[in-house]
Amino acid sequence: MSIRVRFAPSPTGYLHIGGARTALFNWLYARHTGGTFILRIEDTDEARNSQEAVDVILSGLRWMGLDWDEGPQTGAANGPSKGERGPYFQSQRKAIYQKRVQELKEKGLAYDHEGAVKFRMQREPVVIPDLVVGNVTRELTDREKMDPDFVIVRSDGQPVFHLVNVIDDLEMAITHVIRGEDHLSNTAKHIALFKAFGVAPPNYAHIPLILNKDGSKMSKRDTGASLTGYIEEGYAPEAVVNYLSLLGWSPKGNREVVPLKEVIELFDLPQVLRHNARFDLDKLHWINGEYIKGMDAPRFGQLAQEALVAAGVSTAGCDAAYVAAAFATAKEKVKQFREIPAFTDFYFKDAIVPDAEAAAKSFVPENKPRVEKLRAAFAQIAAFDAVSLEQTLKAICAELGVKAGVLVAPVRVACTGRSVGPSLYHLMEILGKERVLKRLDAALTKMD
RNA sequence: GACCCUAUGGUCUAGCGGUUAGGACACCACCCUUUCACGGUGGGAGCCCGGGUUCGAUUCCCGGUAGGGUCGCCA
Repeated sequence: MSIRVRFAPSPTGYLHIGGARTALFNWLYARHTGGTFILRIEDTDEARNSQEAVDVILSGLRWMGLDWDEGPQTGAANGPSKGERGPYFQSQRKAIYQKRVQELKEKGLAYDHEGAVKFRMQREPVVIPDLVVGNVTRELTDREKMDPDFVIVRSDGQPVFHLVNVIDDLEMAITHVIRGEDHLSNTAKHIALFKAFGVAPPNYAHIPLILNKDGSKMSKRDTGASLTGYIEEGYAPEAVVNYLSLLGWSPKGNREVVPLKEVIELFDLPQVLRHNARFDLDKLHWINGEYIKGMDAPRFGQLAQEALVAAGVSTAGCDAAYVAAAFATAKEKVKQFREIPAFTDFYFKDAIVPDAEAAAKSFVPENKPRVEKLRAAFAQIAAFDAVSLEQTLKAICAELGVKAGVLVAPVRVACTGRSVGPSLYHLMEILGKERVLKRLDAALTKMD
């Protein structure tokens, strides 16, 4: 039997990081087993459906590299799709639901009630076999003991989540339902529904939830809850995917940075952890830095370029070699692409507006003669390269009887406008003699 | 309130009856150093509590506590 899994998000306008992780685990399981990964849009709540909301999900999944074998190809509910079990939007499957509700009614397992349709739920406890948690016996709650039956079609004619979810899983021949643990209790209803249709339920695997750093539930409003945030912050998708795969699952062997290919090979359901995990931004940050370090120059350059554009910095007019050399000086320094503008924007600006605090500290009268002396020495350098610059600066410092830092700080602020940045000697080499001298002159006028 | 899941340093985790309880992130100190980052060395920090079972429990069982989830004509 070929394994078929699905990710079935509701288009709410954003992609929850927990949802992204659920999608990832489904995708990993499909790729690990050679099965089929299906994307189904649960847009039964017409009030809040929009193509934009669906696009957020599609683009998020694509950003992570989670390609689906069956499902929609665009955000349009009636648009093109791939796969033989469509439509993949629930809003397009109403006839199927109506037919199935009729089936239940004919079997005497559903009945009309106050304009709605209710399902005749079994009164006995339901055993839920779960690949992650084990066998779970779900007893009825107080409320359910009073009335175990539940609505499957609202009085306005709309079928509810439990019903359509089960019907679609059934019609789409889903073999493994991998979803958040928040659905574990509800699974009793789903199993009862499958039985009512005379079909064996799929295998279930309820994965732990992702909580906030403080252990509270991560809801829409919490910062960091939306995948879009990480995309905009400039995280590398491979880093986010790596980090997410480590929440609730472990490759063992004290491994942290694991290439996706290996994750696919190692991933399996029985090893999924049973307890919730808290989202640790620090660790994501670190992993992102690891991926940046291992990135090749073209890929790094591409993402750095995007970060600059996002910050409104243009590299237009600079030749490719200059831009590449500039980025190379920042690559080992940043852990996040959001830091790129601060580390490289001075390469692409004509005039430097120094950071006020840094200027106040470095642009002081006593530094003026020192920088003047250094400027004169720089002007004499024939080969304006990092080695020569370092030798020259250190020679001047020796003459002045001061430590290197005394000159490095004002020169750095003069050249970059900031007190932190890439290696000073290398960035000066890239800027070139003309620009460096010009910036030193500009800074000297502010040291009186 | 009822029902369900869970419980190893601050966080992510390894461990599956006998270990000096391992790794990573974060944190602190020092080294390296032109800033930052990297790298290196060292350090603090953990088996939720109480009963059992056992020669022996972090590990198995029960209870408690705590956290999370569900009980909707939301998904």
